[in-house]
Amino acid sequence: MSVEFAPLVIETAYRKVAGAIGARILSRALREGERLPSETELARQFAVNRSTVREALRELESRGLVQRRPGSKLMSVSRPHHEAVAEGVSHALLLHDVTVRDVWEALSILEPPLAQVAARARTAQDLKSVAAAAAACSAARGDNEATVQRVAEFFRSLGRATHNPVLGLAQEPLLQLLEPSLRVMIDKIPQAPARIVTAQRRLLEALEARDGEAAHTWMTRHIRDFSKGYELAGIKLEMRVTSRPTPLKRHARA
Amino acid sequence: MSVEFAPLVIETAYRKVAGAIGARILSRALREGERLPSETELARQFAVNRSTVREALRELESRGLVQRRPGSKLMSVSRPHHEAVAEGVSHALLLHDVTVRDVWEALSILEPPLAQVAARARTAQDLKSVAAAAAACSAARGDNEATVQRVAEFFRSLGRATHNPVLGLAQEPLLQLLEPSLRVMIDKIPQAPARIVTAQRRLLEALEARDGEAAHTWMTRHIRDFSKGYELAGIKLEMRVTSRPTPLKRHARA
DNA sequence: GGTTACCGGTTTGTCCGACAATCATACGAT
DNA sequence: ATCGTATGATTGTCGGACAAACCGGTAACC
Repeated sequence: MSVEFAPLVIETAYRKVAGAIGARILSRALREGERLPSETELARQFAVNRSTVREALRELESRGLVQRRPGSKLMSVSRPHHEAVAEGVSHALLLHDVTVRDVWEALSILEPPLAQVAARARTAQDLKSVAAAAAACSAARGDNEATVQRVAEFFRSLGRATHNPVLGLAQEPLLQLLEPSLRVMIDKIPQAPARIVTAQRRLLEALEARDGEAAHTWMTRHIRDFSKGYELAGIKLEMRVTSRPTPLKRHARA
Repeated sequence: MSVEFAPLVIETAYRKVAGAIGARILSRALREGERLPSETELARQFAVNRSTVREALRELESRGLVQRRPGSKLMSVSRPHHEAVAEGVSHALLLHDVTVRDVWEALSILEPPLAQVAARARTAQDLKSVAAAAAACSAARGDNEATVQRVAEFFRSLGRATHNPVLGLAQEPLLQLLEPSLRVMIDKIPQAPARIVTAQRRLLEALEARDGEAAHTWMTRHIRDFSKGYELAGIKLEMRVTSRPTPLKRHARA
């Protein structure tokens, strides 16, 4: 018999409550959009104090499992939004001293096959959406800040066109981490936006033709261009990615 | 002038507190391991009630930005652990109706280049770690549950060998989502473990020789094998990934 | 001297009760 | 039908309370 004892885990009440509600959501016993009982009612059911319930709700809220629908008081079950989840990933990576090279390397691995899949799987609707994103990016010429945003939006539309949530979500943190260095690059290199727009046009054509190979090829060049851009802009690849000054918008909606 | 008004965002106090502390952590004003003031002290500084501070802490805690070091009461700043972050991603994907095909497709995109990078970037220490993981997997023959765990561990060790946190973290949710279907496959197909062990040996050899091409090739076959395994095991690719019955271990440590 | 026991101060987890502001809804007035 | 109002439910925040656990130090004991 072992003399060693396993360190015993003491689960606090608010954690148990969060776990109980979370499990119901993940098992789909509580479906999306369904409204949770009031805090007082939950407190009654779990036989704990309302403060305890509230702490549990904060945890679920930050995991994106529950949400308050705008203009409503009761919490309702929600599927975590991509950007919110990705923000958590981005923050984690930031704190893990990710370098520009790391992000670029991941992009160069992920994006070409992603474009390839998108070319194969895209619907007519997707094509329109990607075209719109490309047009918006092209129209933002001159406004560097807008350009940065719309470059990311173009990638996102491509991600949606794959119809694979895994790919879309895998890409999102990369886009968030790319943003700061992309901003610097676009600020310093006047011809960068033109090159980006060109690449987007090629990619769009490949998508239109459902030509996966072409999409892969052009995306590869597109991403390689970024690394050239870094060089020209004097961005050291070994530099740590910095947190973007743009604060997180929460509770935002259209 | 626009007649439209933007929906005004009302930021609650606990959110502001969480934001303030979180920003300090992300900006590295608070460094890893540093201990936060007590709840009472924080309440004094922010001039809010302790309950409010606690709700804020629950949010930061669930984002992995603060943590209680075992045997200590005060919260200390921490970098979110990979597995915890990935768990959030997995849950999000689960709720977004991810199919086995989606996960497999992402694996087939990510893993071969990841193996390639690992072959190039691995250190002697990494090699030992990967070899150990492969040996452990091989030694688990017969115990299907252990095999599943160790297959994932092998991939993780490979991810660490890339020395790119982005890749390691990108892969983690895939491994978590792969687990249930892998378990079924290994249970149903007796020869699966042998094939996996073989692939791992080839990959290990490629890593040893620093042969990126070979690593890429073998990983491609390895992943393709999974899809064959699904077919043999009668796992429909369009099936939704199910949440694993194994509950999340929290607060665990060695 | 090293181990053990005890003690006071801190901090957390949880509870109770309270109140203003907001939301939902129904009802009545115009 | 639109608007204003009364009413009840719910949240956000507050104040205070207390047991349990932890921390550091001091006294007791072998």
